[in-house]
Amino acid sequence: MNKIVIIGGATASGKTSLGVEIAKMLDSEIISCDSMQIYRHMDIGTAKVTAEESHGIKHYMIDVVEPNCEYSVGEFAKEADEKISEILTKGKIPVLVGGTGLYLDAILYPMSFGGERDEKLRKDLFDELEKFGKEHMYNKLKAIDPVDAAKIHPNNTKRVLRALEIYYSTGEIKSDLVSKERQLRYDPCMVVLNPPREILYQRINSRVDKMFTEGLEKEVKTLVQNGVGFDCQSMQAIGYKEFSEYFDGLITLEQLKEKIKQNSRNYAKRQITWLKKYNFAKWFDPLTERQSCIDYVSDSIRRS
RNA sequence: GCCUCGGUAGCUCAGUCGGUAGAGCAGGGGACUGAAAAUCCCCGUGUCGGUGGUUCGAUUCCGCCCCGAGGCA
Repeated sequence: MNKIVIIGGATASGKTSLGVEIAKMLDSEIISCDSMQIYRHMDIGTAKVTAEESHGIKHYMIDVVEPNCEYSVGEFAKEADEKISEILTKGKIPVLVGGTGLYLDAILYPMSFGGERDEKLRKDLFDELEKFGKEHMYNKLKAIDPVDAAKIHPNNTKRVLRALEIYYSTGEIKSDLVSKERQLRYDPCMVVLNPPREILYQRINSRVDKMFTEGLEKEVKTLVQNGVGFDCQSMQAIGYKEFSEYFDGLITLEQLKEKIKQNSRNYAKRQITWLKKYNFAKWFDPLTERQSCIDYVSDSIRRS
């Protein structure tokens, strides 16, 4: 099984700089696993690596689509995997850096169901939800796939609808597909950067301030001027969606900043929760254990 | 100085016609298989500003004091 290095961690935990350092050490390249850095022209708010920060290290899966495009894990899994193969072919060890848990999963484990995106099916299901309510949709799923329904809260309509979508588009039920054994597709050397919570939150706050200094407002304005509406998937990103109210004059600049900081902090907590499930990962405090983290990766690569 | 309105969870506030109190937000924990920076679930004891009094019993009623906001001088 091929070895890969994974650097996980919440937003503002220091993944980018450590990733570059490790890729340099391994003379390798980086695959970004981030659902928002996928979009072009969204640089400041998604904290993409700058040319300066990258030190010439190649980054893949950044700027792959226009911000008014739909994108999904499925596409990510496919493209990222091609890049990983390419890097492996060069005899190098791919370095994955990212904070989107689902995207990490999509590389680490096989995706259980394929199929093309079906806008009509999705719309029909949504219309049905509007008309009959979430209880109705949940009961429907319960009848089709009781095992999966038991794992989803009735309020979580997004999940309920997706499970139904899988059934209607493939004829198979989600619990059957998922229950197949989940086997790792690579041999991961994974580290998670985890600064003390207080410090992480401080770093997030000051990073948001920095984004504004660097011209976040202008970046968002330009997107909107170029026809990227707030209904776009890309504009769900923290640091972008909050501008809607600001542009409408409903909140002040100060309130906007606070909102972005708040949402970022909440998001960081969810990221940490997700990362806890990778029991093969080794956790480090980037402030006090940065070197041991690098040594850990280096040792683990040398041994294999 | 006088009058009025406030002082309840980290914050904003609700409430108790007297039987020691509850929401939102924050915070913490968790879930997650094609929208995932999304979506969803669980967790609320705090001298009810202080102090006397009335009462079996006061955060709730009364007196005084302290603090804040507004009004009159």
